[in-house]
Amino acid sequence: MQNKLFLYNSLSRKKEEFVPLNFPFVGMYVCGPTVYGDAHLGHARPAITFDLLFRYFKHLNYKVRYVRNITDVGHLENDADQGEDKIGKKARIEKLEPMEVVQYFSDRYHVEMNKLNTLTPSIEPRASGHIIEQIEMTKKILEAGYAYEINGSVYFDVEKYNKKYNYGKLSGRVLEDLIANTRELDGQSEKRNNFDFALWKKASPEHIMKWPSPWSLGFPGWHLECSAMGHKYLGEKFDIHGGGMDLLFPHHECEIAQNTIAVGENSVKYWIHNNMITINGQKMGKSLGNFITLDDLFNGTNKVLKKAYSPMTIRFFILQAHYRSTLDFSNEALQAAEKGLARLMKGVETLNKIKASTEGKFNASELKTKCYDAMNDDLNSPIVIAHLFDALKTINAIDAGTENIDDTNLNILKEVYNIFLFDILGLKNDNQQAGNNEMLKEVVDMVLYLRMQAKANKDYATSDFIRNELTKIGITVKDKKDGFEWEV
RNA sequence: GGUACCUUAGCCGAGUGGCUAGGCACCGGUCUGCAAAACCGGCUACGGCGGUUCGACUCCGCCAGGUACCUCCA
Repeated sequence: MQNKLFLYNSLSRKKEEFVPLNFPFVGMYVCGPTVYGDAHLGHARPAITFDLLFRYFKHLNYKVRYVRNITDVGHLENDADQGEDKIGKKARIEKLEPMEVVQYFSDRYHVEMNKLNTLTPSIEPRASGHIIEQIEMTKKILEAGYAYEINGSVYFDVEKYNKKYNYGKLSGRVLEDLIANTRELDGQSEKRNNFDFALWKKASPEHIMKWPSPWSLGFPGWHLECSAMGHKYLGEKFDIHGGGMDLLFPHHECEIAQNTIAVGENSVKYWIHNNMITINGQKMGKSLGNFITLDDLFNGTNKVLKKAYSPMTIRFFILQAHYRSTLDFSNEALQAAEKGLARLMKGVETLNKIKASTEGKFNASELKTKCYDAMNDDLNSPIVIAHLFDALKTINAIDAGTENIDDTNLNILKEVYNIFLFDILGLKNDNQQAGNNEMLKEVVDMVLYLRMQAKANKDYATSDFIRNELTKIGITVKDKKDGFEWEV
């Protein structure tokens, strides 16, 4: 904690020391989901990555405002000229009001995020609730001369912008290359250049979601919402803007361009991007159709899943990789995460029951420092986890009586686990104990008591029969020195 | 085609110019009537070829393979 926090800034492509614009306040904007389908494993990554950062900022006593939007309008399928709004399309197919689709999937998104133990953002604005702000921003850009209106639609003039500013500063792209490589679009484009992006689109007659504006009855362009809402809730300049790496271009690049013209600066000090989750080495994505929804993961209802995985297993799985690395999904990896987490949680139980000695050589302060160092080094959660596993060895040794710990260090050790495992990594013990069904508990306890008696009488046939039958119905029996434990 | 990134033991994954990350699996042991669970121990990897260096998995070059973005995507 005494050391400085370093975060990788996509804009500079370097780790930079985090210095808030307005200490002790931190403003953080993260691109949220477009709610036209269930959240999948890929959505869990930014949610958990920025939850980790949010939690860490809070732990460091910053006053954080975390804004994560919900995109409910303006996100088009295919290219901007002939695409259909994603929400609108879903609504048309399902014969629903678009906002019914939005409500339904937002609710489901929130349920899944809750299960993953992500803290609720400070503000969760919706694009459709900020049409006025987006229209105002479009006006500013038009007035500044960096947008043009044509047939009721307004487009950002990228070529003009690039003459004075650098379009591509975030993504490392060069406009000339973009011009040379832009794909030929089918149909007639009304834009001056293919790489110009829409600030406002005139709605076609069949388009469901539309609002009045000075230019037409229409809807805002996708890139605009984040700029408009970011400014509204965090100011014209704020600390952090995050999202998945796939949003770097064009989405975030366009945001910078809009901001630069509308408010005179690029608005964001640190751009932070999480990497993708892959499956068989390929990005898991909606368009590729290779995604696994969180609901499927939690229930095991997907052919590629060998079993169901708990939300905490998913969270742990994600935290075991650094957020800027790709993370490959597999049953094996998930099962490894599940077992590792269980061992860690068991270690916490042991930690809570071990007693301090008058002396001991374990240095818990050193562990604490190492954990902070890892967090400060661009949120290196896998290293924090590795340190916690290392400490586990000591905890078990103390429990076994082969090592000692003094009172001071025991308290620090407990503090380290509380701070890092629970507060910052946001993990919790979610093994569903059978305690939720009193009757089942009594019955199984009674049966196992009978088994104990059979064992005492060396009637192993009976004792094995009981154990086998319980195993069949999914109850695992663990014999202890003088008793038993079981779990479903 | 352009741009960027990646290649670490059976699997997932950190990291560093010299000091065997960690987890899972596997193998051995302790415990147990036998198991299971738990615990202890073992398993010493960095795509290929050159170069720089006293020393490279780590820096540089080339080659091979892979991925991402360039269109909606977290």
